[in-house]
Amino acid sequence: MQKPGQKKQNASSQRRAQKGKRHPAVEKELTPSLQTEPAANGDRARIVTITDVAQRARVGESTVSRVLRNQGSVSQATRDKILKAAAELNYVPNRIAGTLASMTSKLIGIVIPSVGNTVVPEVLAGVNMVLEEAGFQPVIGVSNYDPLREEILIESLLSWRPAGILVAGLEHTARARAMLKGCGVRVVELLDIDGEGIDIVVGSSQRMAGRKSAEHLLARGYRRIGYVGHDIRVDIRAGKRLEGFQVVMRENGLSFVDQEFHPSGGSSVEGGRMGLERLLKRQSGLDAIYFSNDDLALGGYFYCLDHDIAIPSDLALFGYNGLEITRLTPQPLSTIRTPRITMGMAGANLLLSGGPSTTVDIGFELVVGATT
Amino acid sequence: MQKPGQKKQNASSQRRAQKGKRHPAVEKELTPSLQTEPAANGDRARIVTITDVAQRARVGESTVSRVLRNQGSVSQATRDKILKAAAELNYVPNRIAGTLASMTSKLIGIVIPSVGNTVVPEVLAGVNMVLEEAGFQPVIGVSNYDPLREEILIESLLSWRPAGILVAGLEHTARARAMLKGCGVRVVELLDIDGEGIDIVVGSSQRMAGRKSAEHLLARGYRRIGYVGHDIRVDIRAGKRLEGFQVVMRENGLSFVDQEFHPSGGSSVEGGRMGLERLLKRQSGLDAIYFSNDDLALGGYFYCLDHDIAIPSDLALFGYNGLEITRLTPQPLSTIRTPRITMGMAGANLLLSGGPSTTVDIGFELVVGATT
DNA sequence: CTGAAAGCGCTAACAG
DNA sequence: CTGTTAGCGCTTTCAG
Repeated sequence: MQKPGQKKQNASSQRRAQKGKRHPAVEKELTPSLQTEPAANGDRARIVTITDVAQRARVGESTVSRVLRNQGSVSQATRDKILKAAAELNYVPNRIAGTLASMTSKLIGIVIPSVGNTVVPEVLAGVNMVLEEAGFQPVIGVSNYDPLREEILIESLLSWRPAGILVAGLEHTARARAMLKGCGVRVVELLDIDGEGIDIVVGSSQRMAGRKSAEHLLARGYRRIGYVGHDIRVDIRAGKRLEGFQVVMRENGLSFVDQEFHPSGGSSVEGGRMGLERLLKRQSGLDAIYFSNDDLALGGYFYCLDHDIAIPSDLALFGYNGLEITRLTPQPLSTIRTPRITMGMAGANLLLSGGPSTTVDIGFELVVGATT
Repeated sequence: MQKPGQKKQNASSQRRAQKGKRHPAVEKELTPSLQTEPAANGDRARIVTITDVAQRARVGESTVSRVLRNQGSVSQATRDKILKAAAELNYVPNRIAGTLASMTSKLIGIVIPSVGNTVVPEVLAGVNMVLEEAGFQPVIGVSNYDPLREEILIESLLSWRPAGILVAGLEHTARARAMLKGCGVRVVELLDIDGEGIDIVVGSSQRMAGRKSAEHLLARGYRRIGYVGHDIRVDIRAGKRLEGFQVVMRENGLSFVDQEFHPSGGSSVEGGRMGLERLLKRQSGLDAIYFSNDDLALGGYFYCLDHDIAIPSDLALFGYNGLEITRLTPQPLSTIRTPRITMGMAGANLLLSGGPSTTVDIGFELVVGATT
């Protein structure tokens, strides 16, 4: 005796009667005896589906879908009716279902090496601006500079069938590269351009940064130069910068007086501070230090302030990144500034643009501070 | 004449013949005439599904599913066969489909206010450790401290049907609160505990932090205290700290000599530097400054270094957060350190634990540096 | 231990 | 402009 489409009937039971009988246990809804699952918070509210909205508005599901996605033409009256019903029911679309049905995802996978200093967050901020604008949502994994971890993350992210994926750097395991190549979605490699990319590459030349740093120091007359860095086997890009720096040194018949590699882990600022201390205890007569990045350089700078080492007359300092803070210290640090926000935005834009594979050299700027 | 299940047949066409005929256009695969969609990178490789694996291994789909999820009992022989087939086919499971079918997600929504200084990344690192361990993936949105933006993000994240959601702070729009309450998943509010939570709250008391800061400065004999902060209407937690600080001042018959609110936007370090400069130009005789956080305090510290203001004899400085860098400056900053990694981990753990709603005061530690 | 079949909630033809 | 219908790829009964 159930007239179909009658008015105030319980949407839930109606729907169940009409469709699935797969979870017969759900019938126990009103006699909660053996509810194993902890009821979490609040009531065990059944989730509102597009079918519920369609029934409430007395229209077809596809019409609801059209209205909700603002696509296809629907009469204003119908539209209003549907919107009203959706609002009353407090409907939240299920994008999982939508993605599966349309086979087009609004998810973007992102693998970052760490959340250490501010450079990664800044790049992410740039990426996110663009993604958000276009209605995409980032799914993030942190590799901790571990290629195997990165590989696993890539696989994991790919299983969400993202519309694209962003990774850091150009060095990946063979399997990771293969997966990125074969996954059928756009991939962007950020930060570095020294090497062979997979699809889209946006970054700046690490080797060139190293070169320019060396040229700057040499041009200023520094000759007895030391290096303070962290583990370059872990941070490959720092290694490339070091390489570029050394090439120029060699071209000028020079080499580092001494080098200090701080084991990774712990604060980089502290690493720079301790690294410089150790270096200075070992070597005298150094006139400049090249740091693997600004964090380390900042640590070195603080050490100098602390020990009345005059900068740059006693010792010159040079970093990498151009972190905001390095231009606010009493003496702004000499460093190389990379446009991180811009880089993130460019990467995301290219990812979404659908253009051909490219490599974009986003460049850098050598900032002459007061420490050289 | 097609024997079903023959050996080296093209999996793609076989499958298509057997199932869907919804996208007839796909038949044009071999005659790419009007392919509108840009072919992106590489070949238009058809995506391998569980059906392909099942056919290759000559077993049912459900058995493949069991093996891949390591659930239910399957004979070793069958298991091997399936694993081999999956590897050969380079199968990557489609978690979108899996999530829809099982109605249980491995996604966790996270709304962060910004990626500004390092505190958010550190909390995220803690959260991520726990999530990763348990096979969950974070989906992230950035609200830029805008409640409306947060509301939209929450809705958007909820549409991915996450297993849980983490947000910053306790202040949300009414609709955001309603959505979080009614969405049926666990929600964690991080950072602050001063207020009414929705489900799980993990953080430390901002007001108490302000109180303790004031008590510390007063105990050290400072009386002519100024405040340098950013926009407290935007950063509600900073506002609560200020409030707590002022209560203690009032209890002691005091009040700020002067306050300087730096408009948000731009670097906080710079804000602190400029804010202090302006304050000192306006007021003389100040003996201590309370900063809204360490970034600002660091800027103030640099200003003092730059202008030969002796710390703490001429002026004392106090911050908030206990950023790593503040203990590495020549004079470590006096501040309040919050256990951010721990907080993130605790939040994520509670989210996944399935326990009852709670509020966890993660506490803080007043660090007496050399600036007070 | 294994397979067949029925959906998860939504989108996309295709008719009306 | 609108409704019907057939899946998207996977998981989950429910029988063997």
